[in-house]
Amino acid sequence: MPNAFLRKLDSFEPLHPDDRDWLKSISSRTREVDADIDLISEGDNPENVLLILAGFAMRYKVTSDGRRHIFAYLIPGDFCDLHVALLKKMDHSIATLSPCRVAYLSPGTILELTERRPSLARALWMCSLVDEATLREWLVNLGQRSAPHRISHLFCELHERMKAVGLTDDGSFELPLTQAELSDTMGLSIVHANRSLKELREAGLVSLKNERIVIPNVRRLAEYSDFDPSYLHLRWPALAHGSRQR
Amino acid sequence: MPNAFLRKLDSFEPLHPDDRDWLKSISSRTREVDADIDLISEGDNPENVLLILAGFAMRYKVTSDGRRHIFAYLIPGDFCDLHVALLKKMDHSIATLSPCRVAYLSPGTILELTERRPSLARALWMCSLVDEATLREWLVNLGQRSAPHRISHLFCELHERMKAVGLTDDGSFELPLTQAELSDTMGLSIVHANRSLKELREAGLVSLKNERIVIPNVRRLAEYSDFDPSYLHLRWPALAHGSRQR
DNA sequence: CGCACGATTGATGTCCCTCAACATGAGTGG
DNA sequence: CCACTCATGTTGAGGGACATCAATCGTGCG
Repeated sequence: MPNAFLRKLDSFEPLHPDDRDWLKSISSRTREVDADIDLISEGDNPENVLLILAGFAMRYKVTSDGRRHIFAYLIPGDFCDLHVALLKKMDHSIATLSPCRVAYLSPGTILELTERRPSLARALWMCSLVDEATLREWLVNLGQRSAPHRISHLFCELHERMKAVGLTDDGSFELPLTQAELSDTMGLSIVHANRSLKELREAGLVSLKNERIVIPNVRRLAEYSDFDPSYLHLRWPALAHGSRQR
Repeated sequence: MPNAFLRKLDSFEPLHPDDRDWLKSISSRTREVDADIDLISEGDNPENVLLILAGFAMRYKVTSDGRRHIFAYLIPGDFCDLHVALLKKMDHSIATLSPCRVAYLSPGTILELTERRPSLARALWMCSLVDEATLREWLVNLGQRSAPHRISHLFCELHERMKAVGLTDDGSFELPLTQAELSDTMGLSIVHANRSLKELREAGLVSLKNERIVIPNVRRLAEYSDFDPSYLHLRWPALAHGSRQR
């Protein structure tokens, strides 16, 4: 696989060949991790910066009454904790959802990067800006949309992001999520998530089977979801763009 | 006022005296802006980086069906769009909620800063990390908590942040929000936000009058809200810390 | 005064939750 | 090969949280 990470950075802005080479050279120390393993836990003071090379992971937090909330999905090419290098302590946890290949970068590598490769540093900063924009969009999603629209909006986003790293197959991609995870993401009960999925399925908008999602008509789903990919700041969004007004 | 911005950065990590002086020197170009004015609109390509020196502002977005969602409040010392300097287009809008004093920094200033003042640059990066952590916490808030708890959690956060910049008076501070704004923040209807406020008021937890909030017992409200300030990454949180388990 | 805006309250409906039962499929051990 | 378990998905019934519609009330302001 030609490195989803390179592909992702490239999809923001073309990378310098020098930077490409340098990036390839550093992805040395990698590890295979099983599904359902915490990569980083809340309260940790992480020593490495982690990069997902393959597989699916999530950021989450557990409230004091035991409710879990998932607020990000990490797909190949995503950093786990670029941002937290600066902070003393993780304020949330990260766990794998499927078996993953993970690169462990030393803080020194990141430091070197920020000092000697300004254009790359910009690209990385860009990554965290997009993460932030994504959080904002998720907030809108939770605050303003009904369950089925919420869920389908998530699917649109994941499709767009998976496509940017070359992991879609014509509206279909791996999605190793249980309905429990989906509901903890959407602030819904499992039961209601299930019923909403059923509604989407019966409307012919999405079907979900064997850890794989199929979207027969991506554009139709995007319209249904009021999905406008501009917050992802990709150079080539799969969708021209939604119908959001000013 | 001894510059809320300095105070904020200081509350993450003590500032270098040199950096303090430099910071004071740049807050030259400021402007007074009325309430309810868009500082930046979605789609803009902003030319300046804005810093709130006094007053209250918000980030928001409007969905295609006309629903507004607010996903951040900006208080003195907060950057509006540090982050978006890199992006081509704003993916959301920023508007004042009260009359504000705003500093306009040229992108050049920021560039100079990131190149010549690494420790300051770290402090600024820190600001965006905290913004991001705050978004995550808001997501948990919307996804997992009931209306009254949601609202009181917001109040706890604002109290903590206002305190960090010296704008609280013993559990009380300016809060120029209408119930409409509150409900657009919380993903609630105005009516329900009103009833939830009533509940909080009758429980003696908070009262809200004349654009000012009074929290008789901050610790009690924090317990009620399951509020743990650690996501704000302040050096001296007003609250020792909540009861969040691992 | 009369107007606009925000806050408040009542009545009614709906979205979503909880509890509970049952179905399905993968894995395990006999 | 079958009984068993466990995790996940699915469906029904009833209740609660929250939405919507509508009316009223206070207050600052031209």
